[in-house]
Amino acid sequence: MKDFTKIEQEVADGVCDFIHVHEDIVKKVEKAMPEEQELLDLAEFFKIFGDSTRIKILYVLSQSEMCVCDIASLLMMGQSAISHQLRVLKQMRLVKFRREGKTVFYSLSDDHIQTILAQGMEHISE
Amino acid sequence: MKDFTKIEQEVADGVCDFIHVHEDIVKKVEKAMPEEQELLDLAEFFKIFGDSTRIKILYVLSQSEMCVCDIASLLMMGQSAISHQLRVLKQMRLVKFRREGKTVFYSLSDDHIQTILAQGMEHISE
DNA sequence: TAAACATATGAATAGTTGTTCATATGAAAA
DNA sequence: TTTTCATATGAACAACTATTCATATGTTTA
Repeated sequence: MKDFTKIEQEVADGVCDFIHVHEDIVKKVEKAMPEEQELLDLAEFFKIFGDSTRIKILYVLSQSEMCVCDIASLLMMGQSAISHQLRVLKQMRLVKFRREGKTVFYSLSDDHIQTILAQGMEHISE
Repeated sequence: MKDFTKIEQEVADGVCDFIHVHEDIVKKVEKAMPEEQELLDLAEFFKIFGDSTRIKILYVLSQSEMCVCDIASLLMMGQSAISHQLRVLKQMRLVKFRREGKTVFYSLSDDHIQTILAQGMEHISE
């Protein structure tokens, strides 16, 4: 059995050898760090846009309000898949809906969403 | 064995019964659809921001350039995990790096990234 | 040149997530 | 009230992804 020093053990654990960290930088940035939760929320927020089906749904809804079936036929996907994703978008308040008889019409909940889509599109076409 | 009509078959397949689709809306939006690839790229782009480790890395790099070890100690994560994610960020050209002896310093590749982070933060705190 | 060291990377694993299938729900029409 | 129909949803499965472990790479110092 090999005998580790403290530092060797840290390295073996995959943790950085803190002696060689740039302490000044790390301490400065540490103070500027937001709440852990804020960054987690931010990741969750972007995650919504990080799926092609959801992006497509958001895109078509940016053009017009639409029922589930319209979206499914536009994207050539099953009704169930669309419905599941609409639930996610609903929970995150990216889309809203209104009922008209048997049909449910979905639309973007505010134009902030449209801005973000546009911002992203602008970025990738550079 | 049950005998399906065409429409029953479509429904059984999970495909929407296109007779009940709102054709006017669908046709109009169909014309306004961007290339499939453009939307796929857009989703890929947002996916990068949709992971808490990557968001944290981008955040700390927005404060200062830093070596792998600095990031690992700030996020209290293993060096390997950080290095793997930096590779992703590098491939997507969100970060750049410079070598100084044995140390590699990473930084954001342009301030567009910072803008998007800020935009996202603004959005979730509403 | 050999040893030390920061970073990179391949393989394996565990956790997550999107789609499908089957079925439930709830509103309108018969 | 019964049937029809648009949408919703639980469970199962498949695909993907992040982390860890072990080790490789390439640079510097002894």
